[in-house]
Amino acid sequence: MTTQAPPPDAAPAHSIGLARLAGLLADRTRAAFCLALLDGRAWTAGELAAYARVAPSSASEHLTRLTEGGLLVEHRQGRHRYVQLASPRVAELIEGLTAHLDPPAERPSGLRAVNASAALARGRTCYDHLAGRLGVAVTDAMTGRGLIDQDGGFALTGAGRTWFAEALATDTATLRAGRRPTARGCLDWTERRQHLAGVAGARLCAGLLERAWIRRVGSGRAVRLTSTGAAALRDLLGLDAEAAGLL
Amino acid sequence: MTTQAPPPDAAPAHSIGLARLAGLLADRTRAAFCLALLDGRAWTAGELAAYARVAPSSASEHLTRLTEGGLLVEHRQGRHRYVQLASPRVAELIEGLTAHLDPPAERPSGLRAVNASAALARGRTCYDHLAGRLGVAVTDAMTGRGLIDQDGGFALTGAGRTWFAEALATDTATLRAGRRPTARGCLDWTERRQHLAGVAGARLCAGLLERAWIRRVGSGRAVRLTSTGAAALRDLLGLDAEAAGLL
DNA sequence: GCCTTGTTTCGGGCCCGGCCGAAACGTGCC
DNA sequence: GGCACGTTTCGGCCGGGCCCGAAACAAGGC
Repeated sequence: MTTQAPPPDAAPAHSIGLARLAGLLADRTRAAFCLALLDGRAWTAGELAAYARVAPSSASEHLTRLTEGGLLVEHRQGRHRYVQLASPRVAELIEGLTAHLDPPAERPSGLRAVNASAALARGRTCYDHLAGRLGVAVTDAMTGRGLIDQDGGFALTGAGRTWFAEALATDTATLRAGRRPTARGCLDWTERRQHLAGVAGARLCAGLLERAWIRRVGSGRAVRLTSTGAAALRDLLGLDAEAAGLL
Repeated sequence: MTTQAPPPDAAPAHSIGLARLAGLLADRTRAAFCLALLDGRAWTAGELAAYARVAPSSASEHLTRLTEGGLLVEHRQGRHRYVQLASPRVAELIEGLTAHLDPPAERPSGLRAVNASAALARGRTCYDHLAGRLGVAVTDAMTGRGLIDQDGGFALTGAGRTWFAEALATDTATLRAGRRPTARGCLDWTERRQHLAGVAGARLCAGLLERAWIRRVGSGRAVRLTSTGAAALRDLLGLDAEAAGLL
């Protein structure tokens, strides 16, 4: 007899599920796939293979595992196999894990790499919302204006809801659609600060793209604030884009 | 040339870290250890070995991997090796993963198992805060009284902060200690609903235990509401413990 | 001192799962 | 039809990791 009380069916069925889920991400190549797919777009199998530098055959097998595991959904079109993250929940799952990686240490080498990573640090999308200095600066500005409460947790305030209605012409009723939280903090791995995620974060990002206040740069996930966007953010949030290093 | 822009150092160093972190949980035995340790207490190596039904030697190796990976901390005392989760952050990490497991399906067999799992479903601790029907009911009552905002995210309101000061004699200044969020929603895997976690959740649980409003039952993580506790919750939150099936 | 008990280290066996290349399949283009 | 290209399946190789048992270490208890 031990001092502990081991339940009759000691190892719970739960542990098997947890191990299997973790196992999906417990491989360098699959992890790279998921991180790449965090940009929210659909990639083809070949693109992912090239990105992770593995043979197409290897990539194919990994993708079937990830889709069967429920992390990815696929969509065949012609001779292409497009895959993307199955849902915002999956994106949150992966974000949540990466937030627990100790050091943001990572020093790029080579001029193109430096430029690319500087652009990413300035602003980028994180699945369907904004991240990087841009995402954090907007979140901070909204917090400063009382639109977001970061003091007692992370939530959109009443004022924040009306701001969405007025500034972005959002139907506020749809801000709480389904089970997905209206607002959520997402830890930024370059800034180590929270930025706005959840339904509101997605709306904000979509709204800015729609109005061409931000624009995707290159083919990746980096985004750049446009000059009209900078003016709009100064107007709506009192955000000084230049001082925040967003230009 | 592909249509995608693969960065020169294609597979980011990040993916290695993610894979390694996930790998720590990608084993049935280690997953079982972590789930057991979610009760927040320190277990000895032997207890965990018996719990997961593996040889002590296997358990030992798993524990060194988990501690070296930063998920566990150990504390040697005499000939015992006590381990526990390294921090609330780790508990959140594991909770976050388990929240993504599809079905809560799990049907216990045997009378003792049924009793045990019924007690767990009624009320239990989840690392350092309350979960089960008890945790969800308290959270709902607090939400109904405007102490918690679950509408725009998950946050403790101003009224909630004063409630902590008055009802639990908490120093509200310490409610935002360090980087840990004041309030956080934690998805309950029996109820599939959010309950209060974060610093406030820990304070609440500690406060109730201190006042003997709840009491640990058995040696596990199950807790039971006492009769004075039921009266107190009716007083402070208007919560009808009997109607909520907490007795 | 000896014995018990909790833990660790080591060796060995086994199997899973990663990778690749070659070949087959399907689709779209010409 | 024929060709090119993206993808998948299969076989084979190989390394890593999970398990155990036996033996070696502590740390108490006597």
